[in-house]
Amino acid sequence: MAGGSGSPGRSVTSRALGVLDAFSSDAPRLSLSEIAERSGTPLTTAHRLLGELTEWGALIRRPDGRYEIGRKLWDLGLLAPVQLELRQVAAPFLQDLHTTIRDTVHLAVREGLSALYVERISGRESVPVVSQVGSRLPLHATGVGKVLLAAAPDDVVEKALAELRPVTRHTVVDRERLVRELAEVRRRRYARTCEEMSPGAASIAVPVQVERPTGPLAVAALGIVVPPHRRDLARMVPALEMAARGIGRALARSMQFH
Amino acid sequence: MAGGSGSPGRSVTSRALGVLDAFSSDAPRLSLSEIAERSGTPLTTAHRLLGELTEWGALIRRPDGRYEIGRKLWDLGLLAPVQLELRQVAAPFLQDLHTTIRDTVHLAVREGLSALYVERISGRESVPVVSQVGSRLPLHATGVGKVLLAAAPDDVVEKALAELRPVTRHTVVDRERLVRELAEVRRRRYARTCEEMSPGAASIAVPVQVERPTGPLAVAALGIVVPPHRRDLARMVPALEMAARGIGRALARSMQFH
DNA sequence: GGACGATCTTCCGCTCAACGGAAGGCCGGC
DNA sequence: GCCGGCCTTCCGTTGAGCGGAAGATCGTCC
Repeated sequence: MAGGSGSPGRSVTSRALGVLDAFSSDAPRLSLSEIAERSGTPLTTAHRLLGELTEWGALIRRPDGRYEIGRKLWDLGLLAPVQLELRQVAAPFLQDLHTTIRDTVHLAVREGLSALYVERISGRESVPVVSQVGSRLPLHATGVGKVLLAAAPDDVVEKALAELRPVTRHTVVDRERLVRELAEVRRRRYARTCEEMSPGAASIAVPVQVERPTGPLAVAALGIVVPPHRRDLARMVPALEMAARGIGRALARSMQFH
Repeated sequence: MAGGSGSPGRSVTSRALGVLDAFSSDAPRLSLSEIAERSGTPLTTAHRLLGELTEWGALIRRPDGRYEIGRKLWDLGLLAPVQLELRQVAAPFLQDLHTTIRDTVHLAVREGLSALYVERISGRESVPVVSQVGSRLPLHATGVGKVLLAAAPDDVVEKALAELRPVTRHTVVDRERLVRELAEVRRRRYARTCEEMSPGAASIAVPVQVERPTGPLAVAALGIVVPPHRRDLARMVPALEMAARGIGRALARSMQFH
């Protein structure tokens, strides 16, 4: 018989969410059937939901046959206080740093076992950079990730060490080696990688710390990506540290008021 | 009597949307009853919807008593192709321009009768700037707005002239004067304002054009905000024009491939 | 040209999940 | 203690969402 029982188990909201979830940076534009398949929603249902989402307020757009994320979601996303304060406070410092060194600069925070990139300024295109604002990478795979991991609580480090999946052929997957690297990051107060994420790109990263009664707390990591043949990589560390200190101080100041 | 018939007239999706819509940049953090009131949803219903939105995938967060836009909406928003190409293509040019002039740089497109700011780099804090990425301002109230209006089709100009609401005490509301200003913008190929939006801020703006078989098409406006006492304002126009031309060419190139 | 396949859209009867008023906590102020 | 906001839980009613089937549309291949 045709006809349905209502949704079997999931609320309407959650299916609409499932439909939205079908979109990802790999697939920002999808056809109806792709969405239905990716979200596990029956085709008819997906069709109706997308219709509502489109009609009812530009959450979803459909300029041609395919569907894409609409303007309203962009608006709403900008309201998200995801590190809103950090981003606002850090922006001018990232600017200055970029002006000085002219390479890609980015800022990341730890979210679980990932580094979440919250801000970024692109440099000359010659250096290939994979991270984008909003993207996540495992903590053990990048410079900023290692800085964040080195500063993370022990249980996070343990969990991270437990699952060292390679992201590229050059990702560090040897536990002993990573432990040694983390110790060195803590000692030198900066991390350095060479072509681990993408060939032709080296990086250095430093922690952004806020002073707390219990000691300094690393709230983010600031990194730059440069061509690996640069000889003066180490010379950039002071500039990075200066910017990081600036952000840390500005953050502490702005947190007093809230 | 107790009990309800289902939702009277609006689909579930649309009420969930209404709830999301309650959030705005004026009020990014709201309590349950505020949301219920703003969205016109019965309190109980709002409560349930927010619960689902929160539980079912971090669309909404609730760190303390109040609700706020969650991380997932931020993620999704970043996928929105709202001028995605324009933003990506323009970013390095805005960078270079900012490095040269060191003041606030921003990029806006026309959306209906508003200028929508899609990208921005802040300059020295001394100059007060109201626009943010994602915000909208009437076309007649700002430099980039006037550039966009000067390049808009006649029917848009007419509609804009029909409702000249003042945004600040210094907004141009005289129709004749605005018409004259627009003519001058077209002739000089740049717009200039002085303390119209906020005291202590002047601006200049130029169109970003793409060559089309039918002639040049203005797709965006590029503007800077500087202190009004600067004497060398006009000298910056060439730099702005150069950046705008660069963006236009890069856009045309990238559009060939799509 | 005509048949086929893939994809999108409309239709419609059957349920059950959403609805929201009422009532029950919770807290802080007077 | 009592009152007034604000939030949360409860529950009977019912219409809104559900999704299979069938129709429409379009491009492709023989």
